[in-house]
Parts: sequence; C-alpha cells; structure tokens
Amino acid sequence: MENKKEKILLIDGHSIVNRAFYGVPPLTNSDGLHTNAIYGFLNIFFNTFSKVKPDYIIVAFDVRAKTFRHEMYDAYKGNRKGMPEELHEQVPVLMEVLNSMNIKTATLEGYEADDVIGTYAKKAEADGLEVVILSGDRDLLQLASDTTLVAIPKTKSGGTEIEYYYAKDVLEKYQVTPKEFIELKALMGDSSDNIPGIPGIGEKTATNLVVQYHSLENAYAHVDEIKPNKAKENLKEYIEQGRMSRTLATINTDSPVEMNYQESHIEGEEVFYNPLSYELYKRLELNKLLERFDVKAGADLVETSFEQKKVSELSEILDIAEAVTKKNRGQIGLYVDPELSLIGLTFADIQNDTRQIKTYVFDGKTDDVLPFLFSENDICVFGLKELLHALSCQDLRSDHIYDLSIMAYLLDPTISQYTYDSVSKDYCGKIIPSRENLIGKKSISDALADPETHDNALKIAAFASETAFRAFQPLKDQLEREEMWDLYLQMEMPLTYSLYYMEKEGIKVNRESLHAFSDQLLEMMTNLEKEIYDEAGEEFNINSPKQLGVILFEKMKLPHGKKTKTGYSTSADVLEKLADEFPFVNTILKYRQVTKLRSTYAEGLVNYISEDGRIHGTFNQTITATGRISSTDPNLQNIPIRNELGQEIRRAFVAKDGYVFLDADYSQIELRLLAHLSGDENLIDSYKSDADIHKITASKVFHTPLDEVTKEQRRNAKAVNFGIVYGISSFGLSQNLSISRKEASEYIKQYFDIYPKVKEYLDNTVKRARIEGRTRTMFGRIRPIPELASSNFMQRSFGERAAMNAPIQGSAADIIKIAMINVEKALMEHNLKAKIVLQIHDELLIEAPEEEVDEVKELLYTKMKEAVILKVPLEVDVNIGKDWFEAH
DNA sequence: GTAATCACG
DNA sequence: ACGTACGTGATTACT
Repeated sequence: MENKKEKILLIDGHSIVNRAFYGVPPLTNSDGLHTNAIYGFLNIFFNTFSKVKPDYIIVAFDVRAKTFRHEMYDAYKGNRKGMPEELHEQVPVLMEVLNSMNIKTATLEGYEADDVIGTYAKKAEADGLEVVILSGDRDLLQLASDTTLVAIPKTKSGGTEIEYYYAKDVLEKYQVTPKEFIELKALMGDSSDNIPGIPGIGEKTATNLVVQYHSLENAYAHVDEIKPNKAKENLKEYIEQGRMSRTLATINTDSPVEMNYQESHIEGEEVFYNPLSYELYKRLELNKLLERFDVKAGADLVETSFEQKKVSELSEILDIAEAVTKKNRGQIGLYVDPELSLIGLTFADIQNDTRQIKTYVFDGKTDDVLPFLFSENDICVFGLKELLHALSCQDLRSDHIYDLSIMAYLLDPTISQYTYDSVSKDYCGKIIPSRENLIGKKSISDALADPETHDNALKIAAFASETAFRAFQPLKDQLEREEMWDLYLQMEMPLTYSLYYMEKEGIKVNRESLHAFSDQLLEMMTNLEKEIYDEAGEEFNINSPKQLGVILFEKMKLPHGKKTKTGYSTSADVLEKLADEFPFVNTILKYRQVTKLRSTYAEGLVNYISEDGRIHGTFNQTITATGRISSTDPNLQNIPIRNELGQEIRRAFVAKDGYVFLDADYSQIELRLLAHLSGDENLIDSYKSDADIHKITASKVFHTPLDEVTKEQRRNAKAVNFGIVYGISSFGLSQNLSISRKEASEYIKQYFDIYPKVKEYLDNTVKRARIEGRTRTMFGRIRPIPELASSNFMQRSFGERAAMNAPIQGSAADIIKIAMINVEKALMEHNLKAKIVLQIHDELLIEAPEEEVDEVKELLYTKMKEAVILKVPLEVDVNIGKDWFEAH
C-alpha cells in the first residue's frame, strides 16, 4: 500500500485540442458554438484518465495562442499558423469545462505549455511521483525518463490509439535518448514548430550525427570528420542557426509556475461530475458524454445519500409517516408510479433535536395512499396531474399538494425536463441517475418484475421522493424571491385540477364520420395523385420534398425560390407564389392538404378514441416558454378550421346526447393586451369604438377614410398587426406580404407614427429584457431570453422578437388560465353538469346539458370577460352548436 | 434522430 | 452584411 507511487497527468492542452479539432468532424450546439475540439479533447481525456488513473492532473495552455496577434510579433515562431476561428472560440470554453470538472489549468505568461509541463514534470519526478505527459507533439519526448511516460495519441482509422514512451522506448524508436532528442531537433529542425534546424540535414543525417556525436556542439567540434559534404558545409555555415534551434527546442524545466502541483489533486473520478459541469455539458450539447454523468456520479449517491428502507406493508410507512408528522406539520416527499405498484415516501424525523431524513420505498398495492393525501402535511410530488389520473380521484383538491415540476417550470420555462433528476441537479446540486438511466424504457411494473432491474425501480421511488422532499424549500424560496409564489398558488396550482378534470372528461368524437371522411379523402388523393403524375410525366413520392423539388425545379424547370439546407424549398408559401403562373402547383398544394387531413386527423384521431367514445388528450402545463399550455396525444389544439375541407373534422367533435357545445373565444386578445400594456391612447380608442381593428389600422396607416378601406389594405394592416405581436421586422413582414423590404419598413413606420406608445413600449420591453435577461407577463411569469446577449446577429434578433412577443402571448395565456379556473369553479359551485372539454389558447369549449345552456352561457361569458380588467374591454364571443364546427 | 412540412392559436 | 416573423405537435421521408 505504502509504496504505491502517486501519479500525475500533465496534458499539453493546445496540442491535444488541436488534434481533436482536426480529428473530429465539425460539430456545433444549437447556439452555433463549435464543440468538436472540446468533444474530441474530452474523449481523449477520459480515455487517458481511465488508463492512467492519476492522482493529480494539470492541463497546460499557451498564453500566446489565445490571440493570434501575439504570434505575429513573435520573432521565430511567428508564422505558426493562426488558429481558425472555429477552434479559437473553443479554447476558453474548454478551459471553463475543465475548471467546472475541478481540473486545474495552468498558463504562464511568456512561456509555452511545454515549459509548464516540463517544470511540473521535473518537480513531481523529484518528489518520487510517476509522471504521465499527454501531448500530440513529439517535442515532449525529450521529457521521457524511467518514471516519466510520454503519451502521444495517434489518429488511426477507427479511432485514436495512444502510443506510450518511456526513455527506453524513445531510444528504441529514434535511436537517441530523450535528452539527445533536443540535439536531433536542433539539427533537423521542426517545420510544424518553426524550428529552422540546419538546412540540408534531415531526419536520417541528424539521427546519424546524434548517434555518433551525441550533441550539436560535439558534432560541430568534429565537423571536419562529418561525411556527407553538404552536411559538413551547412553545419559550418549555419551553426548559429543550429544553436538557436537548440534553444528553441529545449523545454524549460524551471519556469516560474504559480501553482504547486499538489493543488491539482483529484479526489476521485466523481469530482468531474457535478452540477456545474453537467450544466456546461448540457449547454454544449455533448450528449454522448452526458451519459457518463448518470452512470458514474449516480452510483455512489444511492449508497451515501439515501437511507432507504424497504417495508413489507404500505401501512407500516404510512403509520410511521403519520406518527412522525403528527407532531410537526411536515413536508412529505412522495412518489407513486402511474400503475400504483410502487411508492416512495420521504420525511424528516425530528428526535432530540436531531433531524434525520428518512426515505421508505414499498412495492405492492399502493391505493391506501389516497387518504394520506388529505392529511395536514405538505405533500411534494413531481407531476400532480399524473398522480391524480393514477389514483382516479374524483374530488381530491388540496391546497397543500405541491407539484415541483410546475414550480421548476415557472422558474425556468425554457428547459425541456422537470423530472426528479433535473430538479435535483438544478435545485439540490446533486446529480442522480434518471429514470431512463435506471430502468430504460421499461414501465415500473415491468422493471419490478425483472430481477435485473427490480432494485433500480426501487431506487427511482427513493430518488424521486427524496428529491421531492429536498427540493421543495429551495424551489419555494426562489419562487418567493422571484415574486412568482402567488402565481404558482393562485394560478398554476388550481389549473392543474382544471386540466385534470378536462382530460378525464375527454371529448366525444364520432368514429364513423371520421372513417367516412377518410374514405372520401382517399379518393381525392388518388385523383390528385394521377393528375400530378400526368403533369410530371412520371411517378414519384409527392410526399418527399426532395423528390418533389427535383421534379418541379429541375425536370419542369420552374423558377425556384429559397432553398433549404438540403435542397429546394417546396413549402406552401413558395408554391403559392408559383400558383398564378403554373396552376398545376395548386394540385400539389391540394394533394398536400388532403394527405395531411387524412393522415393526421381523419386517420390519426380515430386511434385515440377510447372505449367511451371520447378522446382523452393530455394538456401539458410545463412545455411552452411563454406560459401557454400545450396539447398532445393527440394535439387537440390544432384541429383544422381555416380551410373549408378541414371543417369536416370539426364536425366529428360532437356533444353527447342531450348536450350541446358552448364555444367561447376572446377576440384579438393579444392586440388588446398590446393596447393595455403600451397604454397607447390611439390604440385604446380604436378598441373602445368597438369596430374592426384591422380596418381602423388600415384607414390610419394608408390615410384612407374608414369606409373606403379596400380588402387589400385591410389584409395588409392585419399582417402588420400580427407582425407587431410577433416582434416586428421589416424582413418578416415583407416575406409575409410578398412586398419589398422598403415597403414593409414604410408600413411599420406608418404604424408606429399612429401608435407611438406601442413603439415606445416595444423598445422599452427589449431594452429591459436585455438588462434583465428575461421578460415578465402582467402576472409576473418570467421567460428567460439568453439570446439577447448573443454576439450572433441572428440569435440576437431572434431574442429581440421573442422579447417583444413573450409578454403579450404570455399575458394572454395567463388571462385564459384565470378564466378557465374561474369558469370551472363557477360550474362546480352552481352544481352544473357542464364541463370544460377543450382549451385552445384563447378559446374554451364546454359540453353542457341542453337545459343548462342559458346559465352556462352567461357564466362563461362573464367569467371570461371579467378574468382581468384592462384599459380596453375584453370581447368574448360565445356560440352554441351540436358539434364543434357549428359552435365555433 | 433530424429535417421538412403543415395543422392550430 | 447577416436573412426570421411568435408559440406549439404530428406525420412523413430519409440518414
């Protein structure tokens, strides 16, 4: 034990990152930052780390290489090729990554990485350590000894292989000792390092000379004996250049390094995997490497952090929890799997002033847990709506069940996951294995049944309940600090129940009419297909944009518009512009419309109809960046309406017998919000006058009397209104209206002249977002917009548009959430049978018994209209019908 | 798994 | 000069 030598790994940062850059194909994250060199570096690093298992690690970088202007001034090495920008930008990021992994980096002004490495190698060797030097540069071979190993990665077909050299290996391969390697360089030079050497002396001659004379000086002393005449003459003539080369090639082993190598101690592999580094890897989208985190870091946490106990009866845990928490109204972290076959429970046991966190897991029948949810405790879960579905509890509605996924969503609505592992990482600073990591795609019950994964399934319950317990306070604190705690309690928490009831209720869909429509569409498809093949002169896959592009723009030589990354764009807006000149493209557009309708809706929807004849979709509360809800399985928020043909689909959504639909939607809620938020008197007046807003805008923008506004003018004004809400840009508007950018700019200018406070408001919103890095809605909901700080024009412009849009779209989302909660509450309080069945952003669909229609209509109208008081009236349209089309 | 397209607000 | 309208989800083709 005692005489086991410690090891230090010294890495030549720049040479490895260079190798990695040229060895790994270009790779960028979605922000456009190049990551291939970082990725390659880390791969080589992990590879070496697992082989070497060092106790200390230092990565040395050249200071000079940070800017390549430095290199220009450099007298000798000056014309070493400047790094390409794609590599250059990765170096500081890599250093950040290494720091986050607790790996020391070292630079030294006026010295190269080589010198830093040489110095540490010498120090460590003197202290009796084993030294491993990792570099792509053979220069470092001069540092090899009996205890210093030089590792050089070689790119081979099929990956990188690493060559290892001790002093004897250098001698074997190059016939010279490591020290003599310097002499070799002095004679033969090194073009990659801009060491000139002696002209006319190459590797062969140099090796011969060093083998015979051992040094440049000794060879020079015997210069007259030297054989090849040319070498003799050149050595005489260029001896000074040789001496200079020798100096250049000599690595300084005594440079004034600032850090003791002892500071670079690595406690164990775990130190690499922490929240900070996880965040960075995630941001860089090094997905392959991210896998290391869960596996490596999670393993011990299970043992060390969780005091999990398995019990044989659920009542045992519940009794303990009950007893423990009776004294002090406590927090309980709870996990219940969707199939009710596994449960995890975490709480704090306070005895004699010591607080111990206990986690219990139980696999078996878990329905007894329901009454427990009514207890006085704060119950913390991930995904309350799923739990409600699992327990199928009709009237559980509690003020003290907290959904941590939603709390985390409010704090950052832009991330994609609010699972226990991501919340643990973000709010507890602990990296733990994800569900996927523990049992893959298996269901909990399957995982429990398989002895291979049984224990891992239990771990999920333990991790999830413990994280629910531990993350609650940090999340609550942050929400309070961000002034969003009320938003959570008053809006998101009650909304979960509204959405749950809506999903449980579902909506009746007529299977037969979808089938019939599907058949009708199939016939249309066949006819259109024939027509297209005739016109094209051959059969091809019309659904393949690639094939279609070839047919249209190469074979038929239509003028092509914009291109996509992979070829010609065949999108509807491109084809529509061609339609006047080439009516045949209309057939393709029609074909697209028909196939879309058939596959996504007519065929797609029937697969979701349950045995009760209804579709129970999912309404997600933690998806959108702006605060809207989203709909999946199926998406019930994009059922066709705009095209005539699609209306047939809406007719398949029907109220059950004795019931009718009441459909209510806000009229132009976003533009009204813009009027409110900007306080623009002109826009506010426009809305108070209760007229057609697009027409009024057209009248003002085009200086035309209101009753003389043309359809065209109104259409253009409408596009401008939309554009404003989307974060106006002349380019976007010109694109949309197929006009020049100049004209578009003119429209926008006119618009802002009429509504000056709108411009002021939008400018201020962006300005503030730029400072704060995020926007806020009327009700305090935040949306981070990091793109505003980007140096990339495209990214930044996107950030600006998003900053203009988010408070408007988000406030509208807040308002309908309030309306939904209030409508639902009122229906309950009035003991009505009517139920909300759909929410489509600014629209609510209610299924009500015929006899309740009047009451529900009044209630629906009032609750929506009075959801919030704005400077302009909120207009609500309510319609009634037997099917959704009729009601809208 | 990603890109292209299109359905909705 | 750069070159997109904001927010979603499902389907299809293709690598």
